[in-house]
Amino acid sequence: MPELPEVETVRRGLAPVMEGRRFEHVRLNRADIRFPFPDNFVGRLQGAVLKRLSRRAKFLVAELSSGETLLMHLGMSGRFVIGADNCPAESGTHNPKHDHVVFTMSGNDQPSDSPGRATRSSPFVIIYNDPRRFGFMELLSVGDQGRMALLGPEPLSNSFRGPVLHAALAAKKAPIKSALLDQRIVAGLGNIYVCEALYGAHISPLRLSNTLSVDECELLSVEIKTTLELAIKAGGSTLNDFAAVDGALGYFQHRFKVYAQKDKTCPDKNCGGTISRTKQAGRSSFYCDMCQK
DNA sequence: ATCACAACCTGAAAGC
DNA sequence: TGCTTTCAGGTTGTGA
Repeated sequence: MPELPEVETVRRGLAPVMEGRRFEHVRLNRADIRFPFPDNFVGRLQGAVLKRLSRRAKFLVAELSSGETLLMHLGMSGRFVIGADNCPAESGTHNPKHDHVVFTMSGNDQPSDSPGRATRSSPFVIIYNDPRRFGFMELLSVGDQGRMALLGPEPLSNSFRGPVLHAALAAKKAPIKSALLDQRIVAGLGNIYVCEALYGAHISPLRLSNTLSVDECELLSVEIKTTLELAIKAGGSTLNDFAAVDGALGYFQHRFKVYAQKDKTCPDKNCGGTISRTKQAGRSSFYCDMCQK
């Protein structure tokens, strides 16, 4: 489910309630999800304070007072739900049988003076729920990048521009669609936003990566940024079950121009084409073959 | 080395 | 109605 905008939406929901709080208790309901949990996961987490929650590509990165870093990846169906202590099952339609991790966080003793922001003076739980179990968590010591080691540039960073993308694509003869899904080329895109960005740049997903000009790469890098920024503003995309931690649904899915729009007419009034769907590297690609070349 | 594809899972939706 | 098939936002390991 989650690509960069959805992960960022989750981060923005979790950061205000988790930062500065201590892991009072951690419960694992199974030994593994996509991968086994790290050795002594519970013991290494309990007692630590979550200092800062940031994001790198599709990873949530929690800096801990212990010096370690907790990495969390939502896979396809991972989701976080906030609940009051002793009241784990709450808002939304999530099935509690897929609650794999329960963090009990310390409450905040200080009365908040910011009215718009929820205060939680007593302990509360953060539940990680993941039906398909493609998500995973890692604990990293200083200097260890774990599974983030091979990630390419952050698409919203200033350094991600046409020339950088062009250089990364120069040696690749795979279709541009596949290259943009490769997290080593650019990190954070998934199937939805690759389709949308390619449409915005008028570039066919079938084009071979090494045939893109620097100008096309510049245009593409701009489309990637604007697509992601718009989606973040919309709170991400809710296809089946994605929701922010407070249960709020994203609404960027209403703005899809091509993704899941097979047989609809191209949104460009001057084009008149029809959106097609094809399979590339096992994933559906949606595009308009009239205006994407 | 690169690339396409299967595998890892469950559940929703479509097809029969 | 119910059973079967297909598909899904990601990543990783394989085999060509």
